[in-house]
Amino acid sequence: MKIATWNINGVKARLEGAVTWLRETSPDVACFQEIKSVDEAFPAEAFEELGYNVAVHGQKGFNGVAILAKRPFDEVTVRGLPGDANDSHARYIEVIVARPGGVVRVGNLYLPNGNPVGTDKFSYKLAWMQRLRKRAVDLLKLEEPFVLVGDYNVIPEPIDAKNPQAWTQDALFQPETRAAYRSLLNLGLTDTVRACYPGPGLYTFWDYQAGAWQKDHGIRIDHILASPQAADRLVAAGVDKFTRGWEKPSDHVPVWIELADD
DNA sequence: ATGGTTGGTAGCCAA
Repeated sequence: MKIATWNINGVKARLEGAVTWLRETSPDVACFQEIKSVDEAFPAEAFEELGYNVAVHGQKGFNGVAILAKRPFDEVTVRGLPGDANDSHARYIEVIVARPGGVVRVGNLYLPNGNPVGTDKFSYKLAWMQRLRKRAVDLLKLEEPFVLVGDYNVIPEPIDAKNPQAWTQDALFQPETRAAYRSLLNLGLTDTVRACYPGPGLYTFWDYQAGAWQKDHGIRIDHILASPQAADRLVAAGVDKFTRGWEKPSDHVPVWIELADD
């Protein structure tokens, strides 16, 4: 079973690219972030025509997440990250999807960017990461296969940036940000791409500005974290770098894993 | 090199 995540940076702007990517790579589950669309305007029909069931948690103008799954899911377990009733940002959706021999729970997240450091935006990012940790703690108690996928807006280690010194003032690479991400891993979650590719040079984001793509000035900030029961079934992981070279690309590229059937 | 580009929106804001 193939599970993929992609920050598409606007579903209206990326519909053609998203459909092409789905046709070419046919993931069983595809998680999108930054759809920048309200639920009613999300082009679900275009994805249903490809055989996907669709769940959306959107909002006007920015943020927004969606899950597409070829296999059925009974219901959307969670819309919006639990833990703060006053948080109006559409950044989390979670479903339980059928899997050969069982189920897998998929949490799709768009973690706050947090820039500039020292503002309420950075405080919001760190608080959001604490709430995500709480969600992971609750899910781990179930001792079931689950994955937390999406745009984490976290550069975990210096090897996850072409030029780490260029990010030292950025919210994505602050010590507090990296520590919060590490605390997620230390609960017992596996960074699946890191597990399959321990070395440097693998990136998921290249800024539109300053020729970042042409210079390979990339960072790895889109991640798939797996529970022990999911990590036990991990057979492959990868990054679909080729989409960044397309016409009208997203600044992020897809990340995926393959889980063995039971 | 304190720049540069894109998407959604109609506020320039968010990234």
